[in-house]
Amino acid sequence: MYMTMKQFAEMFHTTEHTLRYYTDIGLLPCQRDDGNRRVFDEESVRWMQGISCLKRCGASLKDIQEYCRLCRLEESRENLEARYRIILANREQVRRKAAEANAAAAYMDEKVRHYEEILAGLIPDDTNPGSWAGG
Amino acid sequence: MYMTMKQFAEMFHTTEHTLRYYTDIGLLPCQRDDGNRRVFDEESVRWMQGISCLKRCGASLKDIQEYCRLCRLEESRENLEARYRIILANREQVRRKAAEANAAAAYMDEKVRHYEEILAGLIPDDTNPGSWAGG
DNA sequence: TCTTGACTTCGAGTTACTCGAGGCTGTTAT
DNA sequence: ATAACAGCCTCGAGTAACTCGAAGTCAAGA
Repeated sequence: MYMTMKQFAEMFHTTEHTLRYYTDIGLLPCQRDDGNRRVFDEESVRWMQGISCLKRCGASLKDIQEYCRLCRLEESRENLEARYRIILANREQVRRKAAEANAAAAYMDEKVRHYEEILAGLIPDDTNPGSWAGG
Repeated sequence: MYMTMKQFAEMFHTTEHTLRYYTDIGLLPCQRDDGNRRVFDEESVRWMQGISCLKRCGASLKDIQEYCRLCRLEESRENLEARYRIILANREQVRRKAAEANAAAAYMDEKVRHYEEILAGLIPDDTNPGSWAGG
C-alpha cells in the first residue's frame, strides 16, 4: 500500500516541499518508484507520526533526527536512557515555552482591554510604547 | 544620560549583535557619539521596552516595525484602530500558541511517565515512534 | 499529438539572528 | 612614548526550517 507525495502531504497537513526536505535530510524514509518518484508506505507513516508529534512539542529537527537514529539502533539500556534524556530535555523546553506563552496571552488580554478603553474614549491615547509594562 | 552598547545590552538581557541588528533595520533609534559609536538614551530605553514586550508576545519584527511606525505618526482615530488591529491579531496568535504549548506540555508529561515505566521494567520498550499518539 | 497533472532537481530567498575577522578609538600601565 | 587592552565599528558568511519558483520528466486522457 504505497502513497504518493500528495496523499502523504494531505494526510499530515503539510506541504510537498517540506516532505521533500525531510526525505532529503534523511529524516523521513521513503522508497522510489520506477519513475524515481517518492512513495510512502506504512513505515513512512509511522515515522512521520513520531516526527510530527515531536515537532508539535517544539523539538528541533536535529533532536528529532537523533531520537530517530536511536530508535533505529538495537535496543539497550543505554539507548533507552539516551532517548529518555531527549524526552526529558524536551519536556523542560516545552514547559518553559508554555509558561511564557500563557504569560504573554494574559498580557495581550490586558493590552486589548486597554485599547478598547481608549477607543471608547474612557482614557486618553498614550502612544508611547515605553508606557508598556514589563520592559 | 547616555548608555553604551554594553550597558544597554545588559539592561535588556540581549546581545550587542542583536541591538546592532535592530538599529540597522531602523527598529530601534539611537544616536552616535563623536567616535561613531552607538549611544542610547531614555527614548531608546522606552522604545526597547515596547519592542521586547511585543517580542515576548511572539510578534514578528515586521509587525513590531509597523506598530512602531504607527506610534511615531500623528494621533488619529485611524491610527489608533490600526494599532488595535495589530494588537488583536497578535493576541489571537499568542492564544493559539499558548493552547498548543499547553497541549504539548501535557503530552510530554505523559511521554516522560511512559519512559519511566519502561525504565522501571514495568512495561516493555516499544521503540517504534509510530506508537505515539496524535499522529 | 497535445495538454494536464503530478512529480523531479536545483538554486535562491526568508526571518531573526549569530558569529568572526579585521580594524578603529580611548584609556591605562610601563 | 608606546604598548596593551576593552569596547566598539563594518561587513560578510552561516544557521534553522522551511518556502518558492524555474525548468525538466513522465504517464494518462481527449
